[in-house]
Amino acid sequence: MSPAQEQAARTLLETASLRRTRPRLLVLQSLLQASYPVTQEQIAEQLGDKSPNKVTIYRTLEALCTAGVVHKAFLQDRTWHFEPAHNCSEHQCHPHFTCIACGQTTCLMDMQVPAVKSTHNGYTIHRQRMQLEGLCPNCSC
Amino acid sequence: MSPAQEQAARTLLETASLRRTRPRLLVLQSLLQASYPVTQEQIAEQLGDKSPNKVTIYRTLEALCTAGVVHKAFLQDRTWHFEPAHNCSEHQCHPHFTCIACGQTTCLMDMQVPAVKSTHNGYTIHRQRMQLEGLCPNCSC
DNA sequence: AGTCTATTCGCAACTTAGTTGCAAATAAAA
DNA sequence: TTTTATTTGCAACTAAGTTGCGAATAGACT
Repeated sequence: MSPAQEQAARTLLETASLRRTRPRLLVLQSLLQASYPVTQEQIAEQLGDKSPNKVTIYRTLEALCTAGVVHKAFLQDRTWHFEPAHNCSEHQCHPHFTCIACGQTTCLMDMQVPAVKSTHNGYTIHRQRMQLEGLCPNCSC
Repeated sequence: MSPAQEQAARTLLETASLRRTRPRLLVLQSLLQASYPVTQEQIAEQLGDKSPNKVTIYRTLEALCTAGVVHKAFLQDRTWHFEPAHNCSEHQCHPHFTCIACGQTTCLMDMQVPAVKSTHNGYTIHRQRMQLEGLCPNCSC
């Protein structure tokens, strides 16, 4: 956890109007250094001995989601995956790619997805998300 | 359950190379007459007294998914939602719309979603899904 | 129709992600 | 430093989905 990341974590807590506590800083730093959406269990594992209680992690994630600083990326295999709300606009989250060979899910931050129209048959569309499936670079060979 | 739907259910079982059993016909008919992705619990409720055992429903759904006749639409609130694989092409599933007011999810069968390119930075993309969020016609007023 | 066998079904018991209640700890305001 | 609302951790709980296994049955073969 670099000083820069610690600073980023502090800023995010301030944005979310949440008290600066050790567990929250740890959870945020763990989220920030992950390159794909992670579960509570992965966060706990990554933090090792320093990890807060499981319940605290869940509650922290929930609070960060409510504040809009973190996203529930999706629920896969009965488990929520979380990620910082980086690279998500108000109307669109970045696309997620899941490899059908190795199962790994990645965020395709740099992929442009065309926006759908904002209304359709009486439905008012606020946000869109795209999920992609296929082979990742490793498994394509 | 109309005779037409029963016939459709039989055809789907044949496609899936699965034995024609009472529980499977019931589950399929229930799926076919739903207008949105449904859970095991909703299927059981809809079938009432005639409903097969919970485990049988799960196993039937799993088998139908493996055969490609049914899709797991998504996992929401720790619960899988299933739907017939109607209106899904090989490369793209129809979009799902979830209302942020009433929580109801609907399939937008008639909505055109542009296909993304089939490769991106080494990723080979086989299938895409779109999830939409906003207000449904009822809640828009 | 009757027999046989692999498949499917239903029950009960289990697993585990996520939640709740509550007393102890603590951030930060006074 | 004191105070107080907020946050934390523990233990116990909830419920979706799974597993093992004996009983039932679809469909093939007389």
